Amino acid sequence: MRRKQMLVERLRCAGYKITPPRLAVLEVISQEGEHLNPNEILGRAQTIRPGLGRATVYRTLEILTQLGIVRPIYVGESGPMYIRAEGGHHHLVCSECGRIIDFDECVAEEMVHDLRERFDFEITSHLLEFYGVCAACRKLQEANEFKSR
Amino acid sequence: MRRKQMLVERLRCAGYKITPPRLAVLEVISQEGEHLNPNEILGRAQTIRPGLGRATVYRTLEILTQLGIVRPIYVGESGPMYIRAEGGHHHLVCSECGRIIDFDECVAEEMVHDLRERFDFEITSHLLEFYGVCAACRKLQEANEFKSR
DNA sequence: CTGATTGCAAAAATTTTGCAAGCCT
DNA sequence: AGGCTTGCAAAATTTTTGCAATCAG
Repeated sequence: MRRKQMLVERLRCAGYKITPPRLAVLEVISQEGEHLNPNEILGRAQTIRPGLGRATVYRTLEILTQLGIVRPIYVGESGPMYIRAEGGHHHLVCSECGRIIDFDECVAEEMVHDLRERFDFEITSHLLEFYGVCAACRKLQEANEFKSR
Repeated sequence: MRRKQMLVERLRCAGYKITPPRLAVLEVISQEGEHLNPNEILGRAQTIRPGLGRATVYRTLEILTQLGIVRPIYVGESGPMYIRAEGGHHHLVCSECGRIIDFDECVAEEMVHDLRERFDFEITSHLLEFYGVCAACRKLQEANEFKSR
């Protein structure tokens, strides 16, 4: 995949060695549209490279985060999930059931230039999350209110 | 503080009992403009209510997250930090040094109505984070590049 | 009163670290 | 060859859970 090759380059340029364990993690990261936690990343990367150690995944994720390639987010209850940092991520998160809906349109881009001016900040990506209650959970809530009367 | 009273009400309305431990946590949450991790919340809440247990903080944070009062975010390396969920949060996060800059203006509000229409999602708050490199870290990077030539 | 809540201690889960062996470059 | 990387196992941290005692309503 082209995307993976670009990531490999970024690692290499930053002075890191390109090793099979790192390639396995990169493969997983670059393939997934989903959000994965470290444990899931380990599992999937192990199908590519059996014997891959958990510590290596953490160490690689740290590097990738440092380089701005991935980024941990919190969503719902569970622990951290890693997403590709490039570009933007846009989620609707239901605070009741934890469901995540992705959407594309985003007005954040408009702000990048202004923020760069004001704060002298070189922006490479963004995350926009809306929190609220999804339709299904609202129905449940209404049902419960009704019941409790 | 007025803010705290509102939170107390929301807890009460949701059917939770108002107890000293919960009040202590609410006090900390409502006072802080900062982002706090569970451990810091415990520490501060214990100055209000010595003997407060760590588990209670976690349990309370879970409730508050559920109610959409606070929300965990990941920023920089460390673990989760809790912020008030109400309204919006807007951060610039430096991926090099982890520095966080808050800013106010936000175009996200414009999207709320549209998203509600499209996904039937009742939006209560949002988080907008821009990731990049701050001025100081860029200077450092340039210096290092220069050195390595 | 009565069930929700608490603190504690133990258990789980998650993350980090030390280190000898192995692998990129 | 030399130093960065790795996997492992142990350590450290963070979070969850079981339970008897306590407390809010």
